[in-house]
Amino acid sequence: MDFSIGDLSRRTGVKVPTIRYYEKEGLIEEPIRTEGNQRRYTERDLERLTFIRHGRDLGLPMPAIRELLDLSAHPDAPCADADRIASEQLQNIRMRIVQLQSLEAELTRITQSCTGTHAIADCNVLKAFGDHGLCKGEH
Amino acid sequence: MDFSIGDLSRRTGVKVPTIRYYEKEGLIEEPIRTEGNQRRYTERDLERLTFIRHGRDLGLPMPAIRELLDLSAHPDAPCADADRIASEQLQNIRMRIVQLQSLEAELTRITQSCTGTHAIADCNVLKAFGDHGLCKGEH
DNA sequence: CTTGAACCTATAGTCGCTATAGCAATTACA
DNA sequence: TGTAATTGCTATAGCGACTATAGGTTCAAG
Repeated sequence: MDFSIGDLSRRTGVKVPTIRYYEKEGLIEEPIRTEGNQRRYTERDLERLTFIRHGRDLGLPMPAIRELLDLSAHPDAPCADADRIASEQLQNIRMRIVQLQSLEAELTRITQSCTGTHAIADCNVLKAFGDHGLCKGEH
Repeated sequence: MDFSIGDLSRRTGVKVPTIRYYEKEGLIEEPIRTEGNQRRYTERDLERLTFIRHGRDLGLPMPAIRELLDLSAHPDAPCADADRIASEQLQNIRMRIVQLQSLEAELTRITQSCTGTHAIADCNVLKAFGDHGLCKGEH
């Protein structure tokens, strides 16, 4: 029915001390405790923590995750707020996708021109990172 | 001919304290000093720091950058290792793109079904990341 | 009922920076 | 050449997001 912090950790891939840290930070609810003061979690907690884990893996900043959690936590709230949050986050996500795609293109180009048989001296991987021309003109 | 830490900072986009931090960590060489004990850098230092900067921008983890710097210090070694590092990174990025797109789809759905006047019925934000199948199989 | 694994709190440490304080060197301009 | 403003120096502290450790308690399998 419910499960321990160790079970939750195994099922989400989030380490035990990190789960306790998230609780302290208010990212997840304080769960019920056993007689002996140990935490016991539900499927709801599992879902929430899985979301946090995946969001972090994807490189979402912590505040974005907080907002998205808030959004999903109030499905009956007036829609205007939720809509604004969703829209803002949507913009972030799309920007992130575009960035990652340009990076993907760059790395693809680099690895394709590298057969693995020549010497480092002529390696495009290293040259690519040294070349300002490949920047998006930010500096 | 040579230039100050501030110049180096401006030309690479790496902040001054970060440059000193990299030096302490052995990521860049200790440069020569003026009579008055100020650091003076060369084009070689600029190149190396630019490389580090771009690697970080591309989301490479610090150990990967160290590895690449080591590789480039041995220009006669085969290129395969550098290629491997880039390929690993590429896989990672492709996975991230797929997952972000699933969240994008969900957020789009939310904002579209929302006119601002009613409540959000079935919010699937949490479920957007619910699919463990897309993970690297680590958990 | 025992014993070992898993849990508890509290605190300190890690990484990759970033900020601050207090002082010295350099540079620009009058 | 004098003198401010700017930039540099070291050392130390702080931050975010964890991660590890110590010292003790509870749980559950045999």
